[in-house]
Amino acid sequence: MQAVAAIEALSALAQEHRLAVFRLLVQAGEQGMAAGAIADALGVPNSSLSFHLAQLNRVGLISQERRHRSLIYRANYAEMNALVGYLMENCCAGADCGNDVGCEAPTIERKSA
Amino acid sequence: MQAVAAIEALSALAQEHRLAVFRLLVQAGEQGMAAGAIADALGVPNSSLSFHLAQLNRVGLISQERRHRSLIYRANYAEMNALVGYLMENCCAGADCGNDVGCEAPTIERKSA
DNA sequence: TCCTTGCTTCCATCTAAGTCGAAATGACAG
DNA sequence: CTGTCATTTCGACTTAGATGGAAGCAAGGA
Repeated sequence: MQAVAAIEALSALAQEHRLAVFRLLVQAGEQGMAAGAIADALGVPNSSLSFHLAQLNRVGLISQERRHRSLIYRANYAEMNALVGYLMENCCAGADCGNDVGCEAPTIERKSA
Repeated sequence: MQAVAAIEALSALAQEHRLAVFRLLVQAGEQGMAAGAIADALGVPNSSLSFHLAQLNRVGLISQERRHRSLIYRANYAEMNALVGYLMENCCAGADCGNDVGCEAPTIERKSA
């Protein structure tokens, strides 16, 4: 993943409706959802939703497939993983920070319980 | 994490300089970096950088601490984890998708090698 | 107290993104 | 070939975010 791709992906997610769409598709899983069903679930006008779906698709966070008259959209988990990986690259300069993604700093954190 | 918080965090990261700042602080780890050092490393004017640091700080992705004359900034890994968790919430409707964050769809993906 | 250093706030300007109705496109049934 | 349904594209409008120089504020050294 490169910087511009990451910015585009983050920009795509940084919007109320697109974030809702992405999360909906994440939860829908492999089966995906048709554009109309998404618009229905979210209460967004078709033209607006189409605009947002196009953006998410352009940056690779979701994918599109025609099925009869409907367009089925699916979340692209690989792209999401790449994005998170980019954000956490060289976490703590490669120090121990054992966690998978978190790289929690050990000494600053002070658990009250 | 709630929707508005996620959108604010994503918006904060969806900008060239702020993304660079955050990644720099992720790599700097617990030791953090002073504002001046960040500006120096990224070649961004002080006033612009201060604007961006304030945004990242406001949404909780980084934290601030005064140390003598300098302000030390640190990445907030917990907030980042919360954001990723929110994005992947109820991944695949809770189906197997064994991966921690990834939730890779098994049938669509086709590894060429 | 006065000065220097480090960082932030203010301001005006410029550019980009979101919204939604109406019309166009693509796919299929009869 | 024609009608209908699902979705996208177009267009005009409105609002928000980024930029950087100059001035202001806080913290320490002399």
